Amino acid sequence: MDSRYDPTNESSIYSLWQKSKIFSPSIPKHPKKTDKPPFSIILPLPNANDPMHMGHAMFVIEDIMVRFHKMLGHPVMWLPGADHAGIETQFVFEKNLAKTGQSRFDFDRNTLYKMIWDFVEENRKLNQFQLKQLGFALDWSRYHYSLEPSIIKQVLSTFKKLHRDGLLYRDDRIVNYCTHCGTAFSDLEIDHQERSDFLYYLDYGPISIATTRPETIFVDVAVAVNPKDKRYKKLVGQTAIIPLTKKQIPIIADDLVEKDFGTGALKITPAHDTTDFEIGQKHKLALKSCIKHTGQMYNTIPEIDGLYPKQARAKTIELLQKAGKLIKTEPLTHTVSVCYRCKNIIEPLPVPQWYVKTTPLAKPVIKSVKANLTHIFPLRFRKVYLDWMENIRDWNISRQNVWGPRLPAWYCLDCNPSIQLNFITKDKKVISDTYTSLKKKFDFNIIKSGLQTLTAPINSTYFIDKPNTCPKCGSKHILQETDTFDTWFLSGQWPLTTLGFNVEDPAKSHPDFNYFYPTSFMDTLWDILFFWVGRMQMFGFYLTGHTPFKTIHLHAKVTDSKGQKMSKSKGNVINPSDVVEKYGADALRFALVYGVAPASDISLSDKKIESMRNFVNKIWNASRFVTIIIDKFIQDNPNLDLFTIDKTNLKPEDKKVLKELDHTINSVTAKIKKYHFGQATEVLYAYFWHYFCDIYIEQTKGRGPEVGGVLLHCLLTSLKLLHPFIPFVTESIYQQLRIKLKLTDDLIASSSWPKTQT
RNA sequence: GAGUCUAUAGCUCAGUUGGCUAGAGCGCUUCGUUGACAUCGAAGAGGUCAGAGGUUCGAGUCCUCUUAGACUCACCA
Repeated sequence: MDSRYDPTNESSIYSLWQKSKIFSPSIPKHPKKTDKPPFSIILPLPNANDPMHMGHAMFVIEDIMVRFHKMLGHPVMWLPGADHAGIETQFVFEKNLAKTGQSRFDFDRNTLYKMIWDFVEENRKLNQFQLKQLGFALDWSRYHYSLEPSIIKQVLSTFKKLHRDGLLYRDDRIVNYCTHCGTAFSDLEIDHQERSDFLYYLDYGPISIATTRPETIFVDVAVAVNPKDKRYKKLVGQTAIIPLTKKQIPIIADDLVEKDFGTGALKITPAHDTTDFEIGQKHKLALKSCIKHTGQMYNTIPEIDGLYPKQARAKTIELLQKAGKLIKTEPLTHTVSVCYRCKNIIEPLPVPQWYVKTTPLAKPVIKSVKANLTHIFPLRFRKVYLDWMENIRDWNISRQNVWGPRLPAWYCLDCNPSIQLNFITKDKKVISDTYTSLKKKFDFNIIKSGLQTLTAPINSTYFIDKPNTCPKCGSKHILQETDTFDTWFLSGQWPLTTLGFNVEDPAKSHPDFNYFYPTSFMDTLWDILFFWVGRMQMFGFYLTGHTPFKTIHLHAKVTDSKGQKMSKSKGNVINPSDVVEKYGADALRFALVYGVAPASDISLSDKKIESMRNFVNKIWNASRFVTIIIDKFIQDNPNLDLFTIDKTNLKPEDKKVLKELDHTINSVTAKIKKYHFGQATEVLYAYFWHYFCDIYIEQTKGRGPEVGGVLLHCLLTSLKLLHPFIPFVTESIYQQLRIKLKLTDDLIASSSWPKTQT
């Protein structure tokens, strides 16, 4: 053995595990009652386009659980995968595309889809390599990718089932629309930022209003006041006058208006504000937009049309000032919605979208969590989770991007001639108009092959199963919805689709599903608790009646040595692959767990990784010492029995080290079971280094062969206890001992978890 | 606006159901290298456990308030 542990052989250790197939269980044909139940985990699927970051290295917690349960004798299965990550991926792709001076509008959707597909395939393999590099005991025979046809098939079946069950609907309500990304977002995908803006007081004839968005006054449909506001009581029912256009609009009363804000009078612009939209619905006001999906203004006045909101605001204010209608301007700090992806301001726009009714889906989840049939750890997240589930809003599942499966809905253009179409001609011209106007100038096939997007008004008729000809009018001019699924609609079904659940006929589900579902454990960063974990549970109960996992375990984010979030702009990002190359995977793994409290931030630094690497090296050298000693004993005494400890012949220090070992076994086992991994590693670290090495080994120096048994026992037991945390070095040492001493277990990974002697 | 969390050694943090002289890693001081390891060993300095009050035989640990920070949720124009 070298005097240093060399982590560069880690990949050969990994292939030992893979060859042994201990992490790729086959399902017993005739299960016995005495069999231990399977322990299964679905890996939170990394984005296929993304190289790994430290967050992915946190899968180490799942790896610890898998390896621990394997050693306890359970069949274990940890299922890896990759997510196409709709918007995320398209965002990254478009950024690259922009470098070549192109944009998504230069391509029809089929071409664009193929380009993104190729882009993702290049990156997907890198991901798998990195997961292996960190030693994760994944079952690669069960790897899945979210765009596999069999997975998509089940996802579409779920869509159809939701439709059959009346849980699916289209609606025209105000959505969070990012004009930069060109798509709507769900409420969860919105960030809020505090901004310093201005509140403009405008003269609306008999009444004055205050607004932060003067550029939308052109599509105001009313002015609202609070019914309890004495100042304006007389004015309700009269008309206000929009400046610049001089259009007359009614003054109405509604509870939603705050008396104390601004002038107490609110201009109502249902198309561009959620509160206004609500008031508009109540009072049956018209919904007229002045911002296109591209972000440009229209339906205003010639000076403003075509501008973007920011410029439009400045121009409007200028015109208002000239007209003497701007009463005053005061600074205002308020929160605005921004796109979580590109950080541009979200425009609330009325766009037809597809929604899932979530209240009925949330009900069984709430029940299960409250009855503790789904455990949430740490407990404090339980309340947050329940709050969210209990106040859940309907889920907008449609996205206006290309990368992902399209919704399985088909429109007959002849039945719905007001459908808006965007397509690109062969000479690269983008055409945009309703079908009514387009059908006179263009052949249907040209539209179809160059199709970019279609927007179907809310009252359009559609078919959920693809018809060749329209059953109503016989037309062949049928197009599929161009909206794609929210990525989470697919990944929310991940535990079901990957295990082979059959939505249409559950009895025909794959045996994997029957054996491994519900899975045992789900660990993830708390930031996707609602995005992902919540949706998986809703789908799990909806489709199977059971939770997809018995335990939800949440960990925190990895920060730098100063407790700051890692980000590219700060330049404090530590790349897991770099760490592995420099210090070895075990050092990184231990650093991510050692001394970390459940769900508290994990502060990581080179210093910490280095000291963990030193620990790994200490283990290596202690093993080397024991090996040297034992070799010598065997040489002098070929019949030496190293595997039975003669308890009558022990010195006090031998008894002490064995007692401490038992103590460590109990403590580590208990702490892993309670998910206190940080403490488990501290106990191991302290025992192995500061007791076994610093004290006991020193005490044995100079003694004869009788200490061989105790030394070997303590070493082997420690290695086993350490294995779930640092699998490479422990397996590497074990393999050398196995050959030398003819140990019975082929791998430490498949050996039994230590038991106490007393 | 509502809610959650955090405040312990110079730095980053552990400290499960309250119980003996409050711990680790890094950093610092002094000494040490003849069966593994200098990626090492021994000894040591360093904390009014944010502040105030309370419960208790006993509180870093439970309760209340104050201060400072972090985060989540939310339709204030």
